[in-house]
Amino acid sequence: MTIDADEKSVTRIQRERRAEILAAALDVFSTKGFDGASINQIAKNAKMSTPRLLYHFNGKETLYKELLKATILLWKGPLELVQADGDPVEEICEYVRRKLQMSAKYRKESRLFASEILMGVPRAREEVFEPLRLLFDKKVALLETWISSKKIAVVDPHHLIYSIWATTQHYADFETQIEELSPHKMKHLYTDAEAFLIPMYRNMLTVS
Amino acid sequence: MTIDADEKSVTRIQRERRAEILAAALDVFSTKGFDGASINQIAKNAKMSTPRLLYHFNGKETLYKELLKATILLWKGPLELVQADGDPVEEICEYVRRKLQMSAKYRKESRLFASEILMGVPRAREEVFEPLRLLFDKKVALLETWISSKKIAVVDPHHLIYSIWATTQHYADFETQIEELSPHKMKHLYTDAEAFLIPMYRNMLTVS
Amino acid sequence: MTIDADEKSVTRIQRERRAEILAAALDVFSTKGFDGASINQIAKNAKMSTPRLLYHFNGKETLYKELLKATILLWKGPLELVQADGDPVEEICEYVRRKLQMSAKYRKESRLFASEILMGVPRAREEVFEPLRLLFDKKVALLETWISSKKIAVVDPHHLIYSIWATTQHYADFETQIEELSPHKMKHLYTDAEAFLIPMYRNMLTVS
Amino acid sequence: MTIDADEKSVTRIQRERRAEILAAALDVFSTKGFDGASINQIAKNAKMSTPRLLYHFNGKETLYKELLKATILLWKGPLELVQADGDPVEEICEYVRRKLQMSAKYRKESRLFASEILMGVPRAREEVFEPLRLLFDKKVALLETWISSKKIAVVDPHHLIYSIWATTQHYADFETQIEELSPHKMKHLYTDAEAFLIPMYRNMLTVS
DNA sequence: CATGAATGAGCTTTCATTCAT
DNA sequence: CATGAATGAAAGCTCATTCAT
Repeated sequence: MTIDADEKSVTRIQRERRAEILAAALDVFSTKGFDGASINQIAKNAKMSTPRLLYHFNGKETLYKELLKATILLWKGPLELVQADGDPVEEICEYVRRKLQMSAKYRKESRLFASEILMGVPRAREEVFEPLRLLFDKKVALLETWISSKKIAVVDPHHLIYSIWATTQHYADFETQIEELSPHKMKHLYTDAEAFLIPMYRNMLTVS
Repeated sequence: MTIDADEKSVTRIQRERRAEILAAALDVFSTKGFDGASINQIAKNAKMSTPRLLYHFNGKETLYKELLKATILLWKGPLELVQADGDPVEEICEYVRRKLQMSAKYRKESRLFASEILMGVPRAREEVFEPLRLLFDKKVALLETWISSKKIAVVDPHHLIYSIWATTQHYADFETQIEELSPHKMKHLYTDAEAFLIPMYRNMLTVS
Repeated sequence: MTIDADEKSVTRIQRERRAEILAAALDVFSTKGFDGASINQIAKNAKMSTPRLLYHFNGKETLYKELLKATILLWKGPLELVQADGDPVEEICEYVRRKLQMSAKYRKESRLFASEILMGVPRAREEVFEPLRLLFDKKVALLETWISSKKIAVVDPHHLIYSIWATTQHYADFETQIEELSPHKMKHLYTDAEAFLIPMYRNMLTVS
Repeated sequence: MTIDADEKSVTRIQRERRAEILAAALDVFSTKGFDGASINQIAKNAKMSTPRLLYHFNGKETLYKELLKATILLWKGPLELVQADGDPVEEICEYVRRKLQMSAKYRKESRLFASEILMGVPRAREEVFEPLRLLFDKKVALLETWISSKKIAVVDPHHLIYSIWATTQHYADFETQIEELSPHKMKHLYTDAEAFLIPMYRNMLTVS
């Protein structure tokens, strides 16, 4: 029992350390990219020595992949919630809203993910797409049933999803640009974005 | 003519080598990012020694900025063509089409640009945004006149432009993802995208 | 004690390695100058790899400055010992003796210092002159009181000090020349130098 | 004849070019040292391309040696003028004066020479010392005759010459230091130096 | 004579990683 | 568990020099 308690306490400490490291790593990787980031920098941000960091994660790439996998999980969430039972148009609008909120809340994760895709997913192709593909295909199928049953307008489901991803993630990924071009709009950025996007999609999808 | 040629004494060889180097550099920078790219790799791709490359470009950053500046020029083109005289809705639809074509033709440039924005434009903030801001503001103003004269529906012009940028550039920047999730749709990707996007924007902007 | 040791956590190994490196660096810098010296060469002389050297010193210039600062401290010593209480003429003669001994014992340091001055102190102007100026001014003032109280002959104190510096350091800095022109005098060089210089200064400074 | 004239005119141009290059090289070598100087920098200062510079001088080292040889000639001048016929003490004082004037007028040359000696004359040992040794020995012999005939006081002639070299060249070689420590004395530096040194040597050498 | 172009060697430095303690 | 120490590989870049034109 004592041993067990000890073991557990070690695990808790390990979990805490790992969380600290992952937070620091996300910071650095998302602003500098995989190659621009140095594990020294990450270790310094996490307030530990580099060997200690490497004790918890086996190497730079392992650490990076861990972050990426966590992001995938996060990314899948909103789409998983799109269900067959609700009102189709509203289900999709709700998805857009959730996706926007994710972009607002997890900007660094969005950029990390975008950066990996941008470079052609050289480091974790399977980890990224294996979990995503199944979900994507399932929801495409759902959209197709909605279309054939005339619950939503006839649109290409693939491109519908891509356009939602593009328009919502854009606010996280291209934040710097938006800040430069629309500085006075930053305060209500995501509210305005929602006010723009929701009517657009509702308009497009509503069967007259 | 001779005078013009003499002015900066840009040799034929210089023009040719610079073009070769820029092509190789675009290849490497767009897939590896600034830090991931090495001028050794670029030199190898351009089939020359590193010092020979550095004889033509003063350094890694110079080379990168040159590429970035060229991309900005390219990027501004389609937006500049949006003019006050045509039919407003069709002007915008035409803009979406041109932007899509740019994404198709200049995929590497799109990724280079996206990568720089993603990391917060650490290397050429002025060069990127100075030329863009003026154009952006002018076209926002144009959209506002169209809105107030009821030529197009009431939408936030900032978010309209951002959504166009997002949806069109997405096909270049996230190509790897699309290839993984919709492999059988790659053949007509940009045609389908247009078929999806144009009605969306026309629908949204047309005043009933 | 333990507290003191902990303060900057300078390890035994660090002290030893730093000493080895500094010795090798003095050797190379004093014969090749800052630019002529390569840290590769220094590392080789210190029997370690270049990165290992750079682990202990942050860079070539840091290493060089460290050496220079240590030399300044050394250089100030003999002048600091010139005090108001003794017999003025003998105080100065004693200073000349000490300076000569320094030149004999720290020839490499003398050359390192001379080389830096020669090139206009491009690398450590403040570190060199800030500590020196105060001391110099104080001793000039002391000489002036001796002159006005007729304890030593009327001479320009600035030029007196410069002439002492020049004549004593010359034996270290121009050693190669002396070796070429007076090879048979090398054995008693500093003894002869003292026998020449002391009467010269005593003669000059004694108030008849 | 025409051919001859042509040949001569080419030589004149060559001489002019060489003079320009040597001036630029002296500038750079005397402030940066042999290794710190780059022939690109020298070529730029001489307003010509590097290959053109290398056409006139076969390489960096050749150029450097040429400068050094010219300096040796210059350096020998004042000592050669010390002759047996005049008043011995005044001959020596006059030598000190000339040497000081040389230091004032040829500061860069002095530093170039000092820098080469400092590093142990790694590049032109023969060229430097062969011409110097003969002259040095001859004048030492002259001093010895003066001493044995009691025309000047008994001093070690080697050290006498070294002390003259040291005290006079110091004003050129350590100028930066003097400027920092005695800024207000720069205006009459060489006048004051003479006023200090001449009495010193006259005092020392005059037979009572 | 002169220049643009290119080369090969070498420079300082950084970095992910490993090892001894 | 943790750290100071060290390493090997590779990075970006400079430089003296050569060569073709």
